[in-house]
Amino acid sequence: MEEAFMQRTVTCGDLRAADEGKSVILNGWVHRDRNHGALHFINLRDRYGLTQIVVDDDADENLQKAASELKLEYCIAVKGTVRRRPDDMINHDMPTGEIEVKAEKIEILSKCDVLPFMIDEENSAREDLRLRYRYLDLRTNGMQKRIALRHEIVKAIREYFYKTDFLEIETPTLIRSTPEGARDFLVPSRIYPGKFFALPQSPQLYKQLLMVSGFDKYFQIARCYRDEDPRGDRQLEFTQLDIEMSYVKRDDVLALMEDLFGSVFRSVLSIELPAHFRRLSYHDAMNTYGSDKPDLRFGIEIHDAASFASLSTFNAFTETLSEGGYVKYIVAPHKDGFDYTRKYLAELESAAKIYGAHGLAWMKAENGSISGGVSKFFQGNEAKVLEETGAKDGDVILLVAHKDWKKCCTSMGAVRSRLGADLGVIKPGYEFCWIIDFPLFEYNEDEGHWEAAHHMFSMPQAEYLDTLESDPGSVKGDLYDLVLNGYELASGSIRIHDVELQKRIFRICNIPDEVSMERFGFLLDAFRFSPPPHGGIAPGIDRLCMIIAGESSIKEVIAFPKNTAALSPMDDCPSPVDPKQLEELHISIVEDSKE
RNA sequence: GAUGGCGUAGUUCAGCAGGUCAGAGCACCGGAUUGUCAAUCCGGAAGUCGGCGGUUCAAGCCCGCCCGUCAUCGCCA
Repeated sequence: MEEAFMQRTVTCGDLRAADEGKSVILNGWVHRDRNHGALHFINLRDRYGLTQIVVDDDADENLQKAASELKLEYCIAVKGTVRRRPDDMINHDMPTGEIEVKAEKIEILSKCDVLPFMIDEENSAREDLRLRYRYLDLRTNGMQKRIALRHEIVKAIREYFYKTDFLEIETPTLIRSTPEGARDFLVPSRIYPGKFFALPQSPQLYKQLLMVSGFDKYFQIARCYRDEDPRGDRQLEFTQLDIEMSYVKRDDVLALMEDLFGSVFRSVLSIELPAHFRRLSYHDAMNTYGSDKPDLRFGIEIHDAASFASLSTFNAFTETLSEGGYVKYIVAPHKDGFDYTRKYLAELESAAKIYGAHGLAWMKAENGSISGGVSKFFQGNEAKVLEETGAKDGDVILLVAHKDWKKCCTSMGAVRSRLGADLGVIKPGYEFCWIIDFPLFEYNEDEGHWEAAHHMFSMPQAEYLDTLESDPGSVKGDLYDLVLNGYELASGSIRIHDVELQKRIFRICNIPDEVSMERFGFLLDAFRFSPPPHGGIAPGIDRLCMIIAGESSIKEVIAFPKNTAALSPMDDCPSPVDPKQLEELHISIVEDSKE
């Protein structure tokens, strides 16, 4: 049997000067231990804060002995009396810095081995080590704050919806596999040999069925799973706020999100967001910022260079233009103390090349003219270049030519991002924007057919209904993404609720009727029974928390994340399983025959 | 699948034309210490320099392959 231990009456964050004289019991971890021999200071830590414990020179033998045994991170109980610190001993950096607790009894609740890393922010350990000992990493102040922040954000979201007509409804996590889109995680069925469930990539179809059922406003904080390579802002499993509404048009969904985020930012950060977020079409976002998730905390916009690039004698420009391609430019602004060296321009070029640019041309605005780089190909047209670009002395004009519009835009977008970060022009704060009017289809070169750019259940905009089949590439959908500080925060659409239209979309995506009936028959069936028009959206909770926490990896706001190798170093999974388990599941492992 | 960065005591890092290069802080162990607050002082233990192979009189350092990890591209409707 466990012996009774001294149980806390206050936390390590509670005590103030007004508590002087109180007899208290604290539980926590030894955060720091300053032993002066007959005098001993301990910073005791729990998730509420730090409190200084003093073992005074009048301590009895037991207390002295207990104090001298203490090591970092021992879990202890302390009984003592609150006393004011002398005025010149007050620690103004600690909320509890006015007081200390004079220990009368210390009980070691459990001891701690040599730590794999220090539990503090100054000596942050490598990420693989942090993940291996995640439970210790979570003890650090930063992780404690971020996990608590996440709680506050999710709480604010739920509180917002609980004041409305929205119903929170759970949908299954063992569902039918649909091979479109991301790879599914599969779960073998023991009862039905050879058959599988999938873990949901999102509750998409279920929330649409809930609309058919008459739950006209639904939300859920849903765990989703995608078997794709993780990234800084992507994990195998992640959490999204899933929302669907009946009888709505695009702007109703957008307005709801603006209201929701306004409410969340007000309650979590005491920040007042604009009532409406800026809207950019996909086309404009790509053209101007080179991304469908532009970071609008800084300018440095991309422009079309055709008007002056066509005057140059630079083959890469003129040939690209004559082939119907694109030349775009950015004016990298002059900044005192920042040199656009050859080396730096080469770095920008390699950033552009990652996105398919063949090169990054440059020329400097100097002495009222242009010089260096490709300027020599503009002889006689220097003034025209300056006039068109508006470049001033010290600015650098950066250009990409590419026959592919998207590659031209995104490679310039990569350059823009680098410039924004390196020039330090990114304003603090939160810049939301909507990206709307996405193309509904994208051509898959490898497969040789059209695919849904977003997903197959999104409504084409009305004016394209007659040309879906004849010109899929030009069809815009009733799709919208919410972007925050360069991250895709939410993605949604007005959905199709018509069997025939849905089948047309499937066919364009190379899914014949027999196959779509087999895979999505339940949805198509449901649409036979008076589905209401509906639409929705799904903001990513992890990314929202990451951005608010000021982090660049969602691992920082997830208690037990996987690493980028899609492993959990802590519990070492995925792991092999007992052959008996496999046998029950009618599964045998086939050795990889490639090589 | 591809490209790049990183890998040196428990940990964070330093190390260099290839030759006192096996080092420092913190942690750990022993001791001292009455007002600290990242306490201080003295002493100690601790490393297959990610692995394997190569070049060389000599490799932590150079080369090749591999492994791990992070970032990015592909991928992620």
